[in-house]
Amino acid sequence: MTATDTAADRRALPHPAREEIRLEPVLHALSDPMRLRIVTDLAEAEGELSCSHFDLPVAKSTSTHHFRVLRESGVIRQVYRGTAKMNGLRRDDLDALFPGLLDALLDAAARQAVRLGD
Amino acid sequence: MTATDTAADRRALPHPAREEIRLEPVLHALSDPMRLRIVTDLAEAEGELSCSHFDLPVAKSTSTHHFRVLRESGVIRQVYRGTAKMNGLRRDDLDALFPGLLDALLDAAARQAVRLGD
DNA sequence: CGACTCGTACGATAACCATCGTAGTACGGT
DNA sequence: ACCGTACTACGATGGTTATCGTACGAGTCG
Repeated sequence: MTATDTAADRRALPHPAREEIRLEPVLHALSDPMRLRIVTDLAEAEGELSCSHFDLPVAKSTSTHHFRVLRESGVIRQVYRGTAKMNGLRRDDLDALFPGLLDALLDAAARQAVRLGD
Repeated sequence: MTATDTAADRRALPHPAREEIRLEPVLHALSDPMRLRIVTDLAEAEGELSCSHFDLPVAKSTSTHHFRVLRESGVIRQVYRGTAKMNGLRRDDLDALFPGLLDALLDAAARQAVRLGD
């Protein structure tokens, strides 16, 4: 370890590189209501949110699972900051790979929420 | 049955109405490589294609299963025409519900195919 | 009618997945 | 050193799914 290493670096989480992101896993990740909600919240926040910010109606261990699916598919980026784990949308990578897709998906999710009266 | 009934009418298949189509099942349907391929082929054809037109590397019964998932999620419309079953993208319905989504998805699939050298 | 093509239905199977509870680790503050 | 918070790892479980093979039904053409 070098002098620039931080505690957070040593706990780094595996992410797919931009060019490793594939469409099918991304769609699969977003096809779960819980995960789609995480992503829409994240898009609305326009920044990083801690896992505990989300009040999901599932057990904590299930929540961990959903965040991992999103990370491993390349939809979000996760970093440790102290005890918190921060989550951010990989907007730049997704927009570069699939232009317009993320916006269309977020718009679709928002329209559906309106349609269903939420 | 009335005088306007045809043989095809009597073998009608259940489809979700436009307003019953939900985003999550659509994304789930498209998250399978086999089904995504069916949809991109269908979009390229700009019309209806019979099931047998697709030369999928799976058993016939598996193929039937994938077409049903696409139909029940609202992505495609299926009608019988004689012995053949024709498949068409529900472009109008999807565009009305989720503007830009289908195009973004098809573009994403095409870009990924190029990226992977297919 | 008989043969053929196209697609379905059904049962089986193996893999996957969402969920949980429990036990544990890492960090920050007292 | 100790406690509390935040999150994870693991094992279990029940539900869903992708796949197959075989047997069948519906339509077309000879």
